[in-house]
Amino acid sequence: MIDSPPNGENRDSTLNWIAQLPAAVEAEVRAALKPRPIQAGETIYRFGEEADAIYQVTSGSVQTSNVTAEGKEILLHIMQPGECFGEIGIIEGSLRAQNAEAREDGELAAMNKKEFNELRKRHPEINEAILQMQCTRLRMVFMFIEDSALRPLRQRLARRLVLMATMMGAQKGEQIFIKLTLSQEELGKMLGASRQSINKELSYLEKEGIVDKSRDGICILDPAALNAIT
Amino acid sequence: MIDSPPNGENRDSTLNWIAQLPAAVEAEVRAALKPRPIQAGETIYRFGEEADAIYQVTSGSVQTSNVTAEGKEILLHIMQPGECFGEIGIIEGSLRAQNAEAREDGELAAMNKKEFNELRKRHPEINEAILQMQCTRLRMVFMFIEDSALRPLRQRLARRLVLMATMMGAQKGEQIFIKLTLSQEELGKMLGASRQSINKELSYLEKEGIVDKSRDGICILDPAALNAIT
DNA sequence: GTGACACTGTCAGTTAGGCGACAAGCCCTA
DNA sequence: TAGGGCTTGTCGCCTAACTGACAGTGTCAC
Repeated sequence: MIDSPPNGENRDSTLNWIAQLPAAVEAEVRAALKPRPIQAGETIYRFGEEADAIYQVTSGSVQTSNVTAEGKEILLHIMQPGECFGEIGIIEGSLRAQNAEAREDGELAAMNKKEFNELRKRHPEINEAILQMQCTRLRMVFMFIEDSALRPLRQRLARRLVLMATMMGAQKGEQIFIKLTLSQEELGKMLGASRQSINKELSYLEKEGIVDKSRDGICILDPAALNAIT
Repeated sequence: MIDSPPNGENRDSTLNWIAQLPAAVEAEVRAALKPRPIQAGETIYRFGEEADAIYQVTSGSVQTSNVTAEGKEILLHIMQPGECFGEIGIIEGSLRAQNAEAREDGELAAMNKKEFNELRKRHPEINEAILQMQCTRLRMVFMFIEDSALRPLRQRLARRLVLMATMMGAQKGEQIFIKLTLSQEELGKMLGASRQSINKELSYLEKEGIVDKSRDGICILDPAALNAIT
């Protein structure tokens, strides 16, 4: 009855460009990656720093965010094992475009700039694979912009829940359970809303019998109704 | 006294990936591009259509936008001569991620999917150049998201004016004149705001003596003050 | 010239959502 | 097992920004 997609891994998404490579090249790339343990809350890099390495999440999870001078923060993306990040600054030979921070203890695989660039030169397939990843990213980001500029919070939240359900939900009959690793505050930062507003909208969805929120996750009781809000 | 960047061309930005190629490859790419005249208002492609060609703006200008089912629109980017677009759908082998529409009469250079993919295969430098462009795009888009999620309209508008001034402003001593090809309505669609709100904020800037708006453009009288709002 | 038309300017009414405050619940560690 | 600290639940107030409406103004076609 349960056919949950494992645990949010990205082994075969374009966001894991390494897995898209021909076996021989992939092996060479893997050989150049060095493990680096990370602790929850640890900063991996900050906006504006010199970019010196690219990363893949091996275990745990990593978030990318932007922060204004006044300290307001937007949480752009949460990366699961398999997903790669940090190439923008390297490819452009410039500075970090975002902040990256570990959300849980875990491990990264890292490759320094020099090695990465040499590998890219030797194996053009790498650029092709990264290009695919960038296209996916751009698409995601266009959706995000459209959403945040044009849709009211309720709809944005519904859409996000649907997205999370398809990516990391465990289905039980009609219902879908999403193990929540985000506080309402963080959800707010992803949707560009305050913690209180998120709480209000979640309460509304619960009152309507569409979802059931518990401490460790959200259960979507009525996926059809949720989709209707979208 | 005047050192205006010509007329908003992009001949050497990464957004013109063709110009970044080694001469021999560039020539080959150019040879494969076919001219296609465009008329103001003409749709070049629509979100969700099959992607069958890539383009470069030769003359005129082209805008990309997204529209919700309810008809709300966001104007994402306006492309000047030199700038290339339409690769995402092709590279992914899937559908258009946005709408593209001509803003003025002009001409595009177009290359069909098949030829483009063959060229990419033959010349890996092309992927490298496009990768650079995608990185620039992602950076722009991150900035955009940060802005629209975290900054009030007044600040967003000021930042946009500064951006436009650096990209296409004609400097005269202290003052910078921006030839405006955008209505306030369109500016609103770029900043995720209503026409009326844009008008209000522009009027405020004028009252403060920071800008002077005329029918065909905006003159920044006090760039320092504008920057201070940023 | 004279309409037609698109854009700008402005106002009043409404609302989504931010923010501060505080209580209550859960969890972890001493 | 008690207390500290994070998270959730809920108020009330406040304001930025949307919407609709209408008048003024410049521009173009005829």
